[in-house]
Amino acid sequence: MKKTRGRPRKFDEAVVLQAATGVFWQKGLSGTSLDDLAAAMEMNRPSIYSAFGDKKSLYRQALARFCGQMSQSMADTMLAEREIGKAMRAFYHAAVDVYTTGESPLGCMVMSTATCAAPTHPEVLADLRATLRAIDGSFRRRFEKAVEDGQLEAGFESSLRAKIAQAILHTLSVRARAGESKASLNKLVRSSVDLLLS
Amino acid sequence: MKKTRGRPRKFDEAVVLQAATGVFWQKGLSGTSLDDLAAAMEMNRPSIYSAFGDKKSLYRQALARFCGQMSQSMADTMLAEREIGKAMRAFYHAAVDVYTTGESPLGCMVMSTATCAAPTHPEVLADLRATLRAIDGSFRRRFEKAVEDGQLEAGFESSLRAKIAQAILHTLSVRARAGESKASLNKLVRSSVDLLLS
DNA sequence: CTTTTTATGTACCATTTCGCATATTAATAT
DNA sequence: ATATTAATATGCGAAATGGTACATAAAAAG
Repeated sequence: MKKTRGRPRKFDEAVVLQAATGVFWQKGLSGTSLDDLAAAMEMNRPSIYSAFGDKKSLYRQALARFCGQMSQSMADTMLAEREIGKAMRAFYHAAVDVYTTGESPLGCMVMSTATCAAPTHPEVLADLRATLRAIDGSFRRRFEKAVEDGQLEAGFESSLRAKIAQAILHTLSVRARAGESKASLNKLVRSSVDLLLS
Repeated sequence: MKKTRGRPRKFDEAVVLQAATGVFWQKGLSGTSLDDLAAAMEMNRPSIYSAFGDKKSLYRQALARFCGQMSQSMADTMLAEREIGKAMRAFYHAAVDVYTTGESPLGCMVMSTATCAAPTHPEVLADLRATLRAIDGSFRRRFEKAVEDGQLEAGFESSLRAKIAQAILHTLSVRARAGESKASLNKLVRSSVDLLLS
């Protein structure tokens, strides 16, 4: 552990990145100003700039952090449970929790903000594609495992079932942001899993 | 038809609203400037202001126009066809066409832009809720008809099946905006309809 | 103690943005 | 022709925005 030479940082990178995430999650990339960020992060603009680069770069780092946490949760909830139905419900319920927590429900950050920014920001478009792809892959692998375990018929292609599984995630995000109740969303989860695994 | 008294309008309201729609669809509400709009609509800002009100008001009118066209298409394609499977496919394929046309594919305007703006613009949030509700209702009624026609088992609640049907629409929008090919989306449509009606 | 290094904080600048005030143009009504 | 009405066009101005220069502060290294 080398001693750092200059003046020590006043902020915790994880903490301020979380704060930035909160603002971007609510207002989107173009809807967020540097003043908004500076206030939420309790930093001056030059410090933000030197630590994270420009606004778009900070946004992408916040997005990456969000995606990292989501994929972690995905791994934890879905791979832990052996029974596919329980696994799916556990994951979706966890997602609903994330989508509806906070003062006002905001849905999924990627769905709600990156999708909007994608056409005008090629890097964000790339981030969006990568996320969709990663989630498709995670679902697909889980379904393939379920097929191997004899819990799912092999007739329906796992990669397509995975895309439909992600569709449920997408609608949960939109509906959460539109203010649908947690109870209503969880009800949708249960019936979706029933249909998805039928 | 009373002759209008003052200087005649230089623009066709439907045409310039379509132009505004195009810009908002791509850039979102906060990402679009009045200069962007003025350029696309070939109008000066004061004319825009007097004809449509402020930026948010114009956005909501553009959104309403988009929703009106979509629900028209929904009625046309879905209610016309008697067989539920064909009806669903026809509707989704029409949606995919809308989502992927233009220079770059933009998905659904509501999904891609209103969802982002909703938390900071209560009126847009209300528009979003109304749209979700309307689409849920259309699907539900169509499914109820299919149940009556003996094309669908009554065991699965139509209102829940409707929400899952809209989930497919949501994922098509996101994936279109992320650049997935029309062929890939239409493949997803076919398997989704199979699963949805199973 | 002085130098070096790194972060902070104040202040600033160029540009963009929104909205409007004002003048002008083009039509009808009298 | 003149008045009236309603739109267009120019351009202003206050505020917000993204980004940075510069001076200051706080630590380690010599």
